[in-house]
Amino acid sequence: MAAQGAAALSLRAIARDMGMTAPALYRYFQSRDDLVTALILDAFNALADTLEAARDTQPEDNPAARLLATLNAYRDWALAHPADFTLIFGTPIPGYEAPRELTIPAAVRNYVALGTAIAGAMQRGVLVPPSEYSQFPPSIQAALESLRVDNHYDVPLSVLYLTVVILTQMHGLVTLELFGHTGPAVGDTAEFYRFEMGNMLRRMGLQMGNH
Amino acid sequence: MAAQGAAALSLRAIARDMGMTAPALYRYFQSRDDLVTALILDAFNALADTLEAARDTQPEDNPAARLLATLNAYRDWALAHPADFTLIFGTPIPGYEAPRELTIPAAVRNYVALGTAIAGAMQRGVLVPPSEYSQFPPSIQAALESLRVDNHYDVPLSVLYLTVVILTQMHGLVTLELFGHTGPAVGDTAEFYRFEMGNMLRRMGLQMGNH
DNA sequence: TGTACATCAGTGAACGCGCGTTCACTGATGTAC
DNA sequence: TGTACATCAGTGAACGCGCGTTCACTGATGTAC
Repeated sequence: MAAQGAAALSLRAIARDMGMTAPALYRYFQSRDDLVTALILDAFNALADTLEAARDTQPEDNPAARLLATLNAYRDWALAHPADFTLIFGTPIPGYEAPRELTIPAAVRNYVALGTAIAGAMQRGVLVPPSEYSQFPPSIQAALESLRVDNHYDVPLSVLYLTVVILTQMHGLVTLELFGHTGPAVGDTAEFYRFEMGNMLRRMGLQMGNH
Repeated sequence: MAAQGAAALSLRAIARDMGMTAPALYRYFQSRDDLVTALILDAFNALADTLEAARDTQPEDNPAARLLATLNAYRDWALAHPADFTLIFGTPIPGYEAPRELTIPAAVRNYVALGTAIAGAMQRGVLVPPSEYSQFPPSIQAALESLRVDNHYDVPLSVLYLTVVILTQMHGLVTLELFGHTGPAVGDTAEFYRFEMGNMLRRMGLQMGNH
């Protein structure tokens, strides 16, 4: 039920993709917007599943490897599922408003997937973030607190904040690459990602001893 | 000639916006794709103009302020011109292929606008980047070298690399915010941007004394 | 086992709409004498 | 100054297309007796 291939998001195109006729979809979705919502939820969940699986590929006693595996999986998934990535992180669909009560929990799963890896690394003393990450502005603190409570995600606020920051930086590299802006500049985008994610984690206080 | 407002990029919509009828545009552009190309070039150039202007608002002897002004201008411009930002950095338009020989120089102007601020800060010893930014992978070095040569942008490779990295991180924050992903998490997106850009520059080796 | 009927996934035709594009045209402005 | 003509920015009608959506339908599958 994933709209693979490029993009061209349209009810008719999706029906075609599935070997059906457009009206047939109305047996399963009330409208195009309902279809879109379902696809968005699927995409968020598929990404979260992928991140979790990649993270858990690595043993608990190697938290740096778990972190790196999670970051790499993000890019790999985006490149492998450009339509899904675009659907959730690309230009908003004009006239479509996502139902937040459904999309936010699905999106939060991705924060949790990465946050778990970060928390593990911090607990084992492999990740020692700079001091600014325990003293960030109160307005942000409040928002993260309610995010944590609303989603029953029991984790220190500093971990949550660090998660958002790392996700954001990682996302910058991936969107720019997927939408064709990184290639012309740095050439080897895979190497650039690998190298910069390493740099970022090191700047964030990751100790990289045992590889 | 800017398609303000939300998005809904279509030749007819643009004509409507300009108080004209759709066929009238064919006197100025051969096809919709030509129109789109012109809008993309305008957007890249407008952004570059904005970055340069913001940077040059600050005196040469305060390179940290020049850097921060440039970074802030990027976000401000994106929020003020969401349609233009989306046009150049959002989901690629299906079926449209931008003519690189035109778009790349326009895009490079933005690298140069930021790169100039970075180079200035480094020359004055206010920005002392970590060692990994003078020793990055050879495949990337080669691509940056040809970017530098093709665009007659005479600057050390390490400055160019640092520019790409900072642009990428900055872009991650801005796209996620503009497309609605940051707000639900951190609440105060303006404060988040301000705080994180400061953190990033400090991690990159910026000395912030005279604020 | 065989007939009668209900269920329901999916079809095909049709609708109104906005799109990109073409084409013959209108009508204002500028130039020639 | 006045008439005749050329130029050219913009119009309005029309085209074929893909879209989301509706509706009456078909035909396979399952249940009742």
